[in-house]
Amino acid sequence: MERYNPLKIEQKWQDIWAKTQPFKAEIKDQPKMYLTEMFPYPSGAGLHVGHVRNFSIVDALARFYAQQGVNVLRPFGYDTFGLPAENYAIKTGISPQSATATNIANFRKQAEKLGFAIDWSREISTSDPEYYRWTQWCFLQLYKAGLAYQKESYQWWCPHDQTVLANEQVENGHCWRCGNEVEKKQMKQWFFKITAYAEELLSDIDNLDWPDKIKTMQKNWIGKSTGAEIEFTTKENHKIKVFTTRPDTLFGSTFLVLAPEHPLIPELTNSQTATAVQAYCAQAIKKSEIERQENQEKTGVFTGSFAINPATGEEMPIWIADYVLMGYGEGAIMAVPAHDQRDFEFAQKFDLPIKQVIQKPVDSDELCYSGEGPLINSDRFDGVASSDAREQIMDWLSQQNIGQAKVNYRIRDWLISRQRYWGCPIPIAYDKNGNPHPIPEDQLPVLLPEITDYQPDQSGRSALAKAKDWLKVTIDGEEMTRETDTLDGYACSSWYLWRYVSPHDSEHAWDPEAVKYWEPLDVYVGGDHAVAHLLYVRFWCKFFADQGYLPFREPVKKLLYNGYINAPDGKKMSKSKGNVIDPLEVINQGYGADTLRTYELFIGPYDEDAAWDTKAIGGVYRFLNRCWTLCFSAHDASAGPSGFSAKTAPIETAKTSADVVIRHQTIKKVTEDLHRQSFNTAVAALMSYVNALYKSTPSHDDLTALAQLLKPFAPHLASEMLEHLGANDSWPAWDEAKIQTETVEFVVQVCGKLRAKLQVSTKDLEDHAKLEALALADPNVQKYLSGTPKKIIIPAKAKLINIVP
RNA sequence: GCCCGAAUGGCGGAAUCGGUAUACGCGUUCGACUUAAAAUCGAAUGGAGAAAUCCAUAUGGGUUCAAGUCCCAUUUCGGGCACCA
Repeated sequence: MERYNPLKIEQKWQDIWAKTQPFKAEIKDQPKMYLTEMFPYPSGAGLHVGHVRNFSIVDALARFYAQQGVNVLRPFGYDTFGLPAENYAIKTGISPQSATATNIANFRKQAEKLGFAIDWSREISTSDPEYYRWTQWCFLQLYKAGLAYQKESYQWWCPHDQTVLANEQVENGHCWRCGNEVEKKQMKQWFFKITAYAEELLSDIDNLDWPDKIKTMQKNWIGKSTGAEIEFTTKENHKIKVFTTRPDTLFGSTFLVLAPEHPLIPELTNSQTATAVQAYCAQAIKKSEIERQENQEKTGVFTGSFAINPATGEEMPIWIADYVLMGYGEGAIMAVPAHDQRDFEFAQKFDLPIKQVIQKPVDSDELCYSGEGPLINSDRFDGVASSDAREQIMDWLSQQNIGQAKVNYRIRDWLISRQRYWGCPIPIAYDKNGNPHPIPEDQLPVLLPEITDYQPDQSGRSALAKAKDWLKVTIDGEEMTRETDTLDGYACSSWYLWRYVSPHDSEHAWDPEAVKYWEPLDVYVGGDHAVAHLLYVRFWCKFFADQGYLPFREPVKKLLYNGYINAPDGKKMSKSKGNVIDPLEVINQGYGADTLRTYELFIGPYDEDAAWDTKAIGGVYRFLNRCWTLCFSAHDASAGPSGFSAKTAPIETAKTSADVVIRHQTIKKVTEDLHRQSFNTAVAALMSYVNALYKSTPSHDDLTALAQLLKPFAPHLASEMLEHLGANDSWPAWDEAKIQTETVEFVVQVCGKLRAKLQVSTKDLEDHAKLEALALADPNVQKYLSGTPKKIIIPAKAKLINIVP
């Protein structure tokens, strides 16, 4: 017998698949399944074991469904625009175009080495003009609908990467890419109005078949608050609007606080306060987010003005403090120090009046009580429960025409312009007066010009500002200047799931017929982008549904959020720590791709982090080796087309019934486990099956079932086995009747403790009287009984009896 | 601070609906084969005990005939949010 040589058979099957393209997908009149992973950024480092886990999950499912006759679409692509390629270009002078092409070629070669069931005719890359032409088209649709707009305001700015960032890209005050601290900078930038869909993005979350973790994160990010908008009037008759979730505490509001960026500040200051106010606001705005977080101590400054509390008629000093954020609500609050912790701290520090208006529970000794309770010190509302008072005071406010119900969201509009070269050019040009004009759709794509100096210019514009010829454009006979900002890479990845269905369509971003058949995506696998990408793609889906381009409003039916593979010491793998496991090296050591893939699925539940175990992978190799041995040790070329004789009995009758039972049990177990994405236990079931076959004489049917069940995990080996067995790869079915054995183990408990195991005829399982008699007659059970048992329980779904003496 | 998760042998993990805890794999030990080693094959492997048996799913309570699973408290770890009014 030839020894199991994974590298040899894997090369053989990869060559075959490259020729026959068995995964090329077409629209057919049959059920479909569209699955994909979050497409990778093709870095110079190549595939890592995290990618392999990701892709192996998709691959196992794609093959599992394909083997069941489902029409499967499993495409592949690359998220190529982005900073690493540009920074590499600045360092080395190698253009991002050429570095990206090299990296893609490398990724593809590596993916092929792993034997993934990919339809390679659909390979896409976001930096390909054929692709980004349609990214620009998407931008123009948003622009036409008024959902892409420019705004001058304070933005996150990464001084290291020399670009602005979206809120979703700022992690704890640091840039998501380079990790450097970000600053605020006043700039005119492009936004997508994701807030227009805040409510739908929130309310549709509940219906998604996504992990709760991700759903909660998105809910928190959108952050809905219900409350009231109230207008206060100053003694000088200026109007100040505030947002509050607790209008019931209006009588207890003793001062107002404005954000340092609030536009009304100059009018509220007087000659005595102006200097201090200006100084405070200037330093507050400059302060980094980190500094604001580190220093939770309240700071602020008095404007010199007073407003009137409409409920009490009392004067309220107007203060400025950086704990009030301009970007949320109205950028101003009515402070209720008795019932809000932040206002309380502020009032204590600056000695402002604190007035209780909610009765706190008798057992509460909190100085600041933020819970519910009956109102006090609130005139005619005294005694009303705070929850009712919210309605009543809101009604009163709207009668007075100074307030109304209001809903606020934490989510802000998505900042999408980047001052970088290596991105999709924004299809906009400016006229002499600086007014933006969309590039006509028939002039798309706006091609990214080839340049040589990639360094952003110091004015905060991208290197595109240096491409003088490219900048000039004529629209409707008028000379204009192109936008030099490029789009956030997340814009490019917000629609690729629809491009995959018709990747080379030159008439549409996506072919309506293909979208109708394939979409929405059935299964999406990834371990990143919980908020950003997964929120943006939902937003675009709803937008394009409203525009009539998509016949559904949620792009991803089921999301599988996989865990990371960590280094053997449990720490994150990183080049700098030198603890990276290279998948190609693992393959070439002799383990092969099948072992690597199966190991990564066996390592633990797919949605949990796992540490690489250099030894445990050997166990998976041994398992595949045993599969090989079972199949090929029986080989006898003289014994007919399938080569079976000798050790293996080709016909079922030669087998004991126990072997048939375990085969059908295994088919059932693996099938059900794959349906619930329990890859690790499916592999374990196959291992048990192989162990059992080792102890008996496997039949042709046994081995065929093994190879068929193995294919989603180890497709090369399984294909080799199936070829040898002369069988196809259709998914095997199990027969429930064949799983039934003649006798079963029946457990006898006394008071919940195991006291005996009996062999009972399957027929007798329904005969409770007989089971009771058998159990009570058992000598070991009798030791624990005295007289007639109080109670005997035989549960319906367990082969078990519990006796209470 | 607030909101979620999680905790099972020496290790990764299994137990899907409240019903035999520790499947499967790693490691370890013993044996077979071999001049030897590797590979392979077989056996054992939660703890205590000679055994009967007892004790074990982070800790302490509770519900139940029966709890890793449900409830309450505590501890530890992980994740998310974090001055959002």
